[in-house]
Amino acid sequence: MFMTEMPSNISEAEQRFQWIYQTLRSRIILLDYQPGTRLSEEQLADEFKVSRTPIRRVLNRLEVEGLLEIRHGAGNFVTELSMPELLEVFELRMELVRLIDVLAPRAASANLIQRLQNLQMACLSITKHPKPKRRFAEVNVEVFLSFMDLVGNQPLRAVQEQLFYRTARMWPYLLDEKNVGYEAELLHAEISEALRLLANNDYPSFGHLYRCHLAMACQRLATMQTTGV
Amino acid sequence: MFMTEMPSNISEAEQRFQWIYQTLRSRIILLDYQPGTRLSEEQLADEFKVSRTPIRRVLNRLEVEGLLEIRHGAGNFVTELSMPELLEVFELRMELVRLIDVLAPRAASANLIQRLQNLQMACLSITKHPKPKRRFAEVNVEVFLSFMDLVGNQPLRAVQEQLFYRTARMWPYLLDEKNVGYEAELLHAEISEALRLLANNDYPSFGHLYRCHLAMACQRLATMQTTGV
DNA sequence: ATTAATATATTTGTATACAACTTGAGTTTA
DNA sequence: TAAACTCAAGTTGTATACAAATATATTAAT
Repeated sequence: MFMTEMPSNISEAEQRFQWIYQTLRSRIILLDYQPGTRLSEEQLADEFKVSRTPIRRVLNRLEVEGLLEIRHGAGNFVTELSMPELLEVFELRMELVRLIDVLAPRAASANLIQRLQNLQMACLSITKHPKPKRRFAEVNVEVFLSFMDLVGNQPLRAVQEQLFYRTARMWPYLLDEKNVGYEAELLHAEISEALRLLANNDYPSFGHLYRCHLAMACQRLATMQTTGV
Repeated sequence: MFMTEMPSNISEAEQRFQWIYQTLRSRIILLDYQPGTRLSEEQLADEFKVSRTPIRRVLNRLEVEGLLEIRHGAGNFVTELSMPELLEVFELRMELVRLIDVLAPRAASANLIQRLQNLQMACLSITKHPKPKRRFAEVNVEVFLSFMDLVGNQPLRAVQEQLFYRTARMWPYLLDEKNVGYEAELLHAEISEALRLLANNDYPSFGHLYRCHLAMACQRLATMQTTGV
């Protein structure tokens, strides 16, 4: 469930926090919690077998990251997708990908290549999945996180991840059920191209490729907007 | 104390949070709390006349932003300035300023011009201040926040602010007492140049100017490193 | 019937007691 | 003497009762 590797040196409390945090975040960006859903602290406390206190720490973090709106006395609500905000974030992300080859790009490890190849395979079976849209979103997240391996500048990686999680919901939200197959093929092709470019250490072209990917997503947003969401 | 303007529609709890948060943050970046200082939750709770609960929310936020390290059973410690980390952040910031004129730059308002002129005046009296280094850092923060008015892309502004607060401490930390006057004059000159460029809506040059400012800061870091900190 | 006011229930925010953990001084032991 | 152990004091993490705020249902007035 997109669990980021953590140093083994962290406390049990921190592990528990990370577990709950990453679980809730993935539920939000995969639309297990639809926008507008109210997350009850008491229910979550029951589910994770803890008190409200550690739950509230997680919810506060999700609020800072723009995925949750906490309203005193009313509830904790999953934020709606705001078209202007999404476009702003995409605009920024399109500029940031350029920096991958400017700021300390890291060579593609054998591990990364392997992961990307596995994800390519995963692309082919997305349509056969019981929940294709959700599965596509899931693979999309994994692909993004894999690509982040190339970013050597740590603050840049942190920023890109945060921005990504703010837009990740658009895929399962806007994608039409009958287009998932097409999108999956497209993602497969993009990974192919990325693998080719990374084999040549051609980071500028890789940045360009990713930029095109984001531009298309952006365009998709604009057309979806006119058709009404 | 660098209080960002807030919508008037926020709850009393949120106002209290912002007050404590911004107060502690400014104490850290102005070195009222030196790196390594332990912040006792109980003491802070006493000072702000609240219980530990709201204090802990603030401390958690400061930890996420890299200004604090929370250690269970040990204490909450102001983070040390890490040279490699600072350099990474500066590298990134140097690229991000370029985006000011790419992503929806906003025209300089009369208000902004006025603020910058006031800050120029402030530069001239920094050396006469009882704590010149602290005063320089204070003015430097205000200048930065003023410049951020030009950034139309909201996520970009948020990112730049966060990165700024991660590096802001270097000024009062590394600056030599006898160099404050020189630095203040430099800042004064930079504001002059910025005002000139903004009057012509020359955002590319403004970006270049700010980039040079960051590059110099970066260089300063490198030399300080060799002389030992 | 509609609307405004009120009361009640529900939910998040805060205060506080206690648990888990760290630290350092003091003691013991090799 | 030095290293390992023990324990006590102090700090953050958690659970929980209560306060503050909100939403909903009820009632009364028009």
